[in-house]
Amino acid sequence: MLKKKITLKQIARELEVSISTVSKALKNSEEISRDTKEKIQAFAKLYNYKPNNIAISLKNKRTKNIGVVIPDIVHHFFTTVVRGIENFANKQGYNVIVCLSDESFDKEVINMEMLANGSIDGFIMSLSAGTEKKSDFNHLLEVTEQGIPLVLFDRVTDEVACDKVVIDDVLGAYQATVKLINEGRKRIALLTTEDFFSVSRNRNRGYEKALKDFGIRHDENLVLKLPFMDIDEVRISQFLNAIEPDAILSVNEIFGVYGMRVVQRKGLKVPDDISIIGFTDGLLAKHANPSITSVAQHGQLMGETAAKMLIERVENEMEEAPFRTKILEPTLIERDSTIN
Amino acid sequence: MLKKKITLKQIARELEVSISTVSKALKNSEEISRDTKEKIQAFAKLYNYKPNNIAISLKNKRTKNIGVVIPDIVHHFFTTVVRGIENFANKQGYNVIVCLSDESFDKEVINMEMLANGSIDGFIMSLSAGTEKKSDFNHLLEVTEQGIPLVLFDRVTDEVACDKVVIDDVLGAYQATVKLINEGRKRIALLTTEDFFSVSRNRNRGYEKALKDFGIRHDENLVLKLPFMDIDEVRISQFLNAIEPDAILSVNEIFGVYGMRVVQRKGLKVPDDISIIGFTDGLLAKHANPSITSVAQHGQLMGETAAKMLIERVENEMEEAPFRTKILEPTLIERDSTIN
DNA sequence: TTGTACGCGTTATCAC
DNA sequence: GTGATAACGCGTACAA
Repeated sequence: MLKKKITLKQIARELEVSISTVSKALKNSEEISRDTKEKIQAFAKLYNYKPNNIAISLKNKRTKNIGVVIPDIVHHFFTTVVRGIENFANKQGYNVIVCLSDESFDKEVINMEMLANGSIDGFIMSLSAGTEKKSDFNHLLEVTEQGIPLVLFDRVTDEVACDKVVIDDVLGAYQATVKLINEGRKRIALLTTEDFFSVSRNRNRGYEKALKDFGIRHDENLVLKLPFMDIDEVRISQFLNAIEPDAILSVNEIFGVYGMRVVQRKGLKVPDDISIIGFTDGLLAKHANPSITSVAQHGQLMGETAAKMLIERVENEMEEAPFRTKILEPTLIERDSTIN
Repeated sequence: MLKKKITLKQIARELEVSISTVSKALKNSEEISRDTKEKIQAFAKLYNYKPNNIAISLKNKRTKNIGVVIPDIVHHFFTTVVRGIENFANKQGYNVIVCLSDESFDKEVINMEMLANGSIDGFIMSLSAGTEKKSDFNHLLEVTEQGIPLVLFDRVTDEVACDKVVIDDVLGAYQATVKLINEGRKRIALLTTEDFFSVSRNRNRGYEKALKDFGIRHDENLVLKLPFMDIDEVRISQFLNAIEPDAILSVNEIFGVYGMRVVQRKGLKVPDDISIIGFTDGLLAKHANPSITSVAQHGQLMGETAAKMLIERVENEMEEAPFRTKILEPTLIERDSTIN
């Protein structure tokens, strides 16, 4: 009962015409007579003929596939970006091949090499922690040197010339910090990660800038730099107990949630006694109790933008055009962990 | 400065040998002399030759791509499944093309058609809400009739003969309900969705079976069937206020979280006054306050299992082999929303 | 109006 | 040992 896909050749044989006649007839070419066209088209429809994507890719040197390499997919932010990419790309007839680097430099390299051998027309990616730490971008350079378009988002680097999409992390942290300062907070703790992350560096800068602009001394003791993504509740707890802040700014969602839990256990009221703001407007912040004021990174928009930039490059052969960096504006979503 | 990928033909021309000699040399064929092999291999290495995936796909009629069609990716469960698929598939040298049906029947059909024209070796998918509601599976049947392997997971249907991976939803709900009964709960509310979801139907059955087995009358008033995924806080609130349950079982994570919030607002203590268990062991359950006891669906394992089943079919031409349905055991993760 | 021939990049078979 | 040829499926310039 197996109805394998039919090919041009088979149609040609059945109908006793040449392959090219079939090909032309199916494209409704003027060259072919009404009769033959109708006959061929009817037959093709009957057998549900569809051109083979692979053959077309080989011929056109275009796969209509986009390679997306991200550190992790069990992560709300990346997930929304993927959705944005998928959304836009699909409308343009592109498929999305997702590869996970798992925050590992090696996996990132392997994945890119797999895809770079003809499987995709271009890359959209966000650097793995391993890559940022190692600061080795040769795999990216190789790809761009081969003429494969590349768009970096969120976790980017200056060392690779390509299109980029980021949010203004400095501004996001600045606005969040200002919000806390305007509430009258003086001891604003910063929960952040080690410095090798470009985004954390920028968020730290925004925090410092706000303090400076408002004449608040920047106290290094109020800053906790945690090892990457490792939720060390004990350290957060000790830190917060030691410094007794009246506000917490967290560079991600999870540190913020844990921070809030720690201070709540101490009996502090949020936001009466202490305010909390976190980056990444995800589910946790939204559904925490109280819900947490967050800096939205607009992942979906970022994904759509990246896909748009990439497809433009792919389709317009704009190898000459200068590289662009789109900077998206963060938005402070005010919820119940700060005072309105 | 563009270093385009080099092809066999170009190497052949440079080295003034034939294409087939190059091909054989690079495969270390015994036919070729040491000298030529070394020369060719050195040259290929220098220019970083890698075979073109598309050409190989065309020749082998194998793409080494797996198509994954899921309703939504901003959803912890699906996300973990994708990770599991990716994980296993990558190790076997497969790439994963992710398409989102967005819970829509039409998009599901379009996506499958796109991929079915040669882009992938097989499908892994979970039915969209639209498809379950419409109960139209022709697009799946077409694919299987073409001989393209298909593995369904989680949201499956009996109407399509193919490999499947599910968790034992009946058992999961049964165990959760028993847990609540053993705590002494009598009025166990069930927050569920409309019946067209296969998983919800099964979970409802498990709930009813437990009640029956333990001699508790099944009171329809304790069951709230909410329209699909639509978080109607007001309805949940009215419902819970009206029936005053001493326990809540929710078929997903989000209803559970909202349910907990509602009863907490009423001043009830969780788990002293009321216990809560939800399906899907996601971030929300884990980080809620108190953390919510959950039925883990083992998404990652499900993804790995599905990928394994699919790749077996693809590689072993086991068109004859009977279809299998793997049933995974759910696990009750006990947390602080129930009494230990 | 229809068909032939070639090319996309690779591999496998067979001839020399 | 090496190379020519055909094949995978399609599209198209060119020939008939």
